[in-house]
Amino acid sequence: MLPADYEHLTPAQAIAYQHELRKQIQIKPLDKPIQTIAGADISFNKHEETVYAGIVVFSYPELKIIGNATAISRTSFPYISGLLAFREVPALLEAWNKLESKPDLLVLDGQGIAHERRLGIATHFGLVTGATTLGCAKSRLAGIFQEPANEPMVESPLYHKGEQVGVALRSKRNCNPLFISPGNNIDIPQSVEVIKQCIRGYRMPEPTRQAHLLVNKIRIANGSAPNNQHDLFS
DNA sequence: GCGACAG
DNA sequence: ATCTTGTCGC
Repeated sequence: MLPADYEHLTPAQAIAYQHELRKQIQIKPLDKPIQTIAGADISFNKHEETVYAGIVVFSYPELKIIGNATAISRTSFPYISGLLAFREVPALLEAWNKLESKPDLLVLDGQGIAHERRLGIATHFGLVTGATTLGCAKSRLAGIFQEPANEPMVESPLYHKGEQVGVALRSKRNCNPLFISPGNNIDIPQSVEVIKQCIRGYRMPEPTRQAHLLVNKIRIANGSAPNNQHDLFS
């Protein structure tokens, strides 16, 4: 099944595909140290099928931006809780294929295995590309957890069906926690360690934060003009 | 049956 | 996710 064909799937078929992909998930320590990390995100105008995807690559752990790629695509697959990947992965894949060199680790805006079928967008993207991925969501989808104390970098395990699937991390005081979970080819401890290393004064880690800023820029830039995929830097 | 529900 | 100004709290 190719991501380009997701739009033809019914919700029931999408769920069946998730059960299929689940068999390939690999939660394990990283094979090699991280030297480059990237963040990916999507932006779009409500009620419109055009989606703006972007990926920003950084050196690690310095976190200096060393590249990016964007793609303006379309989706007809609606947002359905639990099936987010079928709506956003196709466009993200287009941006991913444009990257000069792939990062050692990709952070996606959403869940990894902290999903009812262990197939959050980060895990899904990792299995489709073979990349090492991690999910960093702004809110909980599945699982139970205790509220982390109101102190920076305090974490609390996130459990689903008696199994730990990630952690709730308070990245900043007085801010709601982030929900971190492995996507594929990485484990929970390393996923949390990397995200902590990417927090630079904001609630969101730099990879995802910068990707979010980038996709919003290209969306606004294309709001009035048709094809202007250039000059979206400064 | 009721409430929850990534972006 | 996006639409939007001011405003409460640290």
